[in-house]
Amino acid sequence: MTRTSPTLPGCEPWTEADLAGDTLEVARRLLGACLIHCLPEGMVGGRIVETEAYLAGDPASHSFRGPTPRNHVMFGPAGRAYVYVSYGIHHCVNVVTEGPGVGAAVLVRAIEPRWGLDLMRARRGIEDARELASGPGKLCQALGIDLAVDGCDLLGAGRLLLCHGEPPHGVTAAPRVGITKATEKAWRFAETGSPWVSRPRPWGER
DNA sequence: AGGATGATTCTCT
DNA sequence: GAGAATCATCCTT
Repeated sequence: MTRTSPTLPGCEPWTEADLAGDTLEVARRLLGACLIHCLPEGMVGGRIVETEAYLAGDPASHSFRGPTPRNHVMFGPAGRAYVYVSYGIHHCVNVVTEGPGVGAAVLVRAIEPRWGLDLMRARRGIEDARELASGPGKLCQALGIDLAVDGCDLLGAGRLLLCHGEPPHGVTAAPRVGITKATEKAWRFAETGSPWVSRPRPWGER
């Protein structure tokens, strides 16, 4: 396979097969993985510490009512980025899972900043490292992710790269944030105790 | 064509 | 904890 993005030392890219399976399981396994955006200014990215699963047939998922111009990437092959605009101003990024024709993905809600901290600070207009990427909109702003990378390959062929990292020491599951349907499903996953997770923290602390 | 709706964030109290 | 900001997107109340 040819890669246009640099491979990180000790970081092996995820494969389509890694992501083609059950979305709930993939959402858990993505904790600890690294998401990197390779830009002309430099490399920006970090380690995923919080995810949410959005399944096929899930009333809370954008895919629920079938493909539209906005969500069609969700129905494509696993391993691409589904990016959408939230509240008109923010962007959110998902890892598409399962197979073509199935509308499923994992929302990346927070990362532990690892590379390009100063670029992230400049983009966010804030200094505190804990505020750089502790939320789906924040991390997209920090990483410079917008609709230009909607549908972008995450497995090595594009500017975005998803690679394996250090697994979490523990995982906390909780109801998803900000949705109004299927609120009883505990499909939000976070590395237990991580200070890089968005609020409200699923283990109670503020 | 127009109204309703957010997979959010920030700034207050 | 609550409310505002703000607009892309979707569906038609």
